[in-house]
Amino acid sequence: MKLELSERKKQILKAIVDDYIQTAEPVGSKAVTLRLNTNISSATVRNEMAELERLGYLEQPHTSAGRVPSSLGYRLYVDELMNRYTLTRHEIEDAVQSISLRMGELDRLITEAGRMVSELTNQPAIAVSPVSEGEAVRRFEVIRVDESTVVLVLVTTSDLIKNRICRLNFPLSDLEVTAANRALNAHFTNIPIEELTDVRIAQAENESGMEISEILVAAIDFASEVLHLLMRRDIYLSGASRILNYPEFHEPGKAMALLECIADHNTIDFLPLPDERHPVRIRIGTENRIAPLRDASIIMTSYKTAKGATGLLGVVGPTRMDYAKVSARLKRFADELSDLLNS
Amino acid sequence: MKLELSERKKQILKAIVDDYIQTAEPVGSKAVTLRLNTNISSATVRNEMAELERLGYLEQPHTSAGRVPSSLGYRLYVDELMNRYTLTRHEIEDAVQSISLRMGELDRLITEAGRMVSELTNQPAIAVSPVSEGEAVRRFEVIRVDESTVVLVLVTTSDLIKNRICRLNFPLSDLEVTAANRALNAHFTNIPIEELTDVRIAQAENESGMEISEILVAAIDFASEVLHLLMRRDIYLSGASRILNYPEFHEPGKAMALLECIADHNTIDFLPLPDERHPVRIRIGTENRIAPLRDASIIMTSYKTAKGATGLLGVVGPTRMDYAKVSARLKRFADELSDLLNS
DNA sequence: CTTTAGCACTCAGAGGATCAGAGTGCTAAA
DNA sequence: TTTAGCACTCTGATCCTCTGAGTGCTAAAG
Repeated sequence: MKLELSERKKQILKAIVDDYIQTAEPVGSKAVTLRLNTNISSATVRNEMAELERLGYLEQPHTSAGRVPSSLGYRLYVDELMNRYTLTRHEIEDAVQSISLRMGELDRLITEAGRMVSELTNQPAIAVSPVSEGEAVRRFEVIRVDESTVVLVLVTTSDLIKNRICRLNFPLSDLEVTAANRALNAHFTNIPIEELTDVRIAQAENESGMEISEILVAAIDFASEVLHLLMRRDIYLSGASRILNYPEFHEPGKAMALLECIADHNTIDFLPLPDERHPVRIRIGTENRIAPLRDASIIMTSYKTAKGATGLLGVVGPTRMDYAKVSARLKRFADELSDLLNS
Repeated sequence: MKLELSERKKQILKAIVDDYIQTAEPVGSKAVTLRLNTNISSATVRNEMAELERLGYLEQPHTSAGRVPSSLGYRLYVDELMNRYTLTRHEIEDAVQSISLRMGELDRLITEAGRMVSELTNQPAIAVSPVSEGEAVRRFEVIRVDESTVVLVLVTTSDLIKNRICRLNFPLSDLEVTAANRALNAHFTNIPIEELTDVRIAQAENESGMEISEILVAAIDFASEVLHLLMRRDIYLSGASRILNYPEFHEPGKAMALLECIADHNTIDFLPLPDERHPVRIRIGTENRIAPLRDASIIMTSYKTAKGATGLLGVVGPTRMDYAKVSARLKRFADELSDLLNS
């Protein structure tokens, strides 16, 4: 059904997208002939452009304005036409350098990575914390800070560390803390979240004595909450205000709508998720189901932590985005991050 | 030198500010007479307004436009004139309710509080983590997660919990971990940051054996880094995009400039810091030293944690801000937060 | 059949010109 | 001291015009 476009049409489309990305103004036939410095005349280009519009790759804001790429046009562009952007030597290095200082704090690193991607691409960035399948608690620790307050620390299988202060209704001895520690690590480590049941708790209580049951229950509650939270995969948005760099979002409500829409969604369902076959996923304009994202594009990619968990990094920007540059930088940053985390 | 304004002038000024806050349009003499429903004529008001302008409380965008309050005008307004805003029953409660769920995680709570203030006031919010004077480490904990990696956890005197993963160059036995734990807690707790010196480290090594020195050094380094970081008092900005609600920031560069300016400053020096005598500090327009803040106002207040540390919460907004409502809500939220943290 | 030159046509946006209305300051009377 | 009245100022809205970029179509050229 769908005919392959002629090579010339593709070149013209490419020229239009390239030009539009640069100028943010509708592109006319003249501009195209200049950009393609082949000896083709503007009239010919006009004919081709009319054709491209009929096929849905271009749109015309009004008669006698130039053409603007449609989502379909961008799609063809990113899939087939765009130049590979070659990174200059130090473009990413500095960022990765500085993030390596953060290595010890995986949680912090997530948001920090977002910040850097935002800076690197000059667009708002999206970061999603790394999670592996079947996340579990690897290690519990109960730390007594004073008479009747303890800190619960748990380390998950993907090296995320979470903690919480618990104030108890009664004082606790060092011995009891040790007992709680032992019980927790004996019975509740490396168990997937679904299996943290009451049965197990009862069993642990039997073995370790009832006194510590309050801590146990608190710890298990906490653990299951944390694990659930991890499963939910919070979305962090960094550098939101950079969206204002782009004239297409200068209209009052527009930027707000976009940003709120991303901040409010607390599932990752609306993001284009990368997989093995598509390490960088791009969702363009109207390809987004959610209304306020209709004139924005999202690029997402992933990185892996030492434990094999997969984190997501991406950017949001105007549909007219420098896909080549942005996706190259994003991908490279994510790759460097993976390397760093796995070395 | 500075003459006290007549009561009538004050009422007129108040009417102008009230009106301008609502409408964002320069206020004319007519509007003032309507607002003050006393039987004063617009001509009289005009005379008074001319006077107020001469005294620096009002400004005129151009002849034959109404007047707009100057920073000085707002200053008088917030110091003397504005109505106390009375909070309705449930305005704050819901927010506090939901934040109480977060109680266990002080770090998280900080940014969460910022989010809520932003929502409550519909303006960008500033949150600064609580710090008490002479912050120190109250408790260390070394958690072994596998052969040669440990997690260092430290609890500071103001209940902040920080952690970091350390990968060592050699395997570590449980015994050594216990020894490190003991040594850290014996020698390095409750010691103000400045005194975490090499001497102490050497001393601890002597007593505990050299094998664990690597952990000790890492822990101490980490501790001093964390304490320094705490001292630096990071500034968290939430709900940045809400600034776009205000037409005065619709001009392209303006919102960006403001937000960047706040995000970039990593000291709290530029914020109006509350103290005992001024629990809510307001800095208005040109009172801000920093250029991009010149047509914005900042309101800051503080809350106290259970450990007596002081956290900051505040908002940024247009100079034309509903000072009464915003500061009431902010203050109330901070107070509720204090109560919650201290109960 | 494809390309191109030429031309008439369209339309948005820039640049005036006009005008109403809001608001002022001043003067003179109350 | 207050106020009514009035002349004056200035912005912002509205309307018009006009330019120029860009188009589609036609007919000739390749």
